[in-house]
Amino acid sequence: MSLRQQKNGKQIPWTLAELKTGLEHFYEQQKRYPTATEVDAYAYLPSARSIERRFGGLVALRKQLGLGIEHDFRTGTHSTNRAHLINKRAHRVEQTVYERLVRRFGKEMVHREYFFTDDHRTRADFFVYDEQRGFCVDVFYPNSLRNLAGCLNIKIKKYIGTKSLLLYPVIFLQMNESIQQKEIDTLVSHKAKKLQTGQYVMEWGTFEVFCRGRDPLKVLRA
DNA sequence: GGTGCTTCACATCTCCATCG
DNA sequence: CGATGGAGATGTGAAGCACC
Repeated sequence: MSLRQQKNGKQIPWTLAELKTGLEHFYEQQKRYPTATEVDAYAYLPSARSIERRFGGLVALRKQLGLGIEHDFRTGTHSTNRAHLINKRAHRVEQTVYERLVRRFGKEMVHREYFFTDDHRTRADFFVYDEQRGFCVDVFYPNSLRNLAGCLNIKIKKYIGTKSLLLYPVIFLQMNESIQQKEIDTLVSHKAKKLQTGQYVMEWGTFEVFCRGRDPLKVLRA
């Protein structure tokens, strides 16, 4: 994603000073230094992979430049803050989805922490009983499209070997409003790891349409 | 109260297909 | 044929749960 000029079709090697300038430029705008994913998306820096090859990685580069911050964002304070954010957000987002599902399908029909394997170890966020065969919902909130792919791989792995797939749809519901269904579909269609039959990745708008097509179960009361 | 196990999502490392 | 970047693999920390 680099805007850098090429000379005679050849890439001019980035210098340490240029990288420092690029990082500081990012810092001025964001008040923090970029992660690998953000470096990839940033026009004034080479890709994280290029930094890996030429400078031994982002961690090594930060160390070399002496930016006065923690060098490795995978551990330490940065990681702690990230974990806190993830946990809080996951709780909030799951609660939101729960309330919306209950509003449409009724409290008795929305089961939380649904076990879909016999060993009772693996579970999904929700199972909803409806007039059809019901459906399963796994909610998540990735901070980027790149991360969405990562999350998806984890989920695909988790659901491998579960026999439930053909019995009802399994929906991976991503709740980041800035990620559009179109981007998701493109990513999913290009993935090496394919979704299994009956698995879908949706953003909220698409999921709402899906829900409208599912009729709430009518319970006969004596 | 402690221990082990799981989930959440993220940052980085690594592989390798593609491109000029 | 070397350089590039897309994307899977790996490991991290907080928190919830079962179990003792």
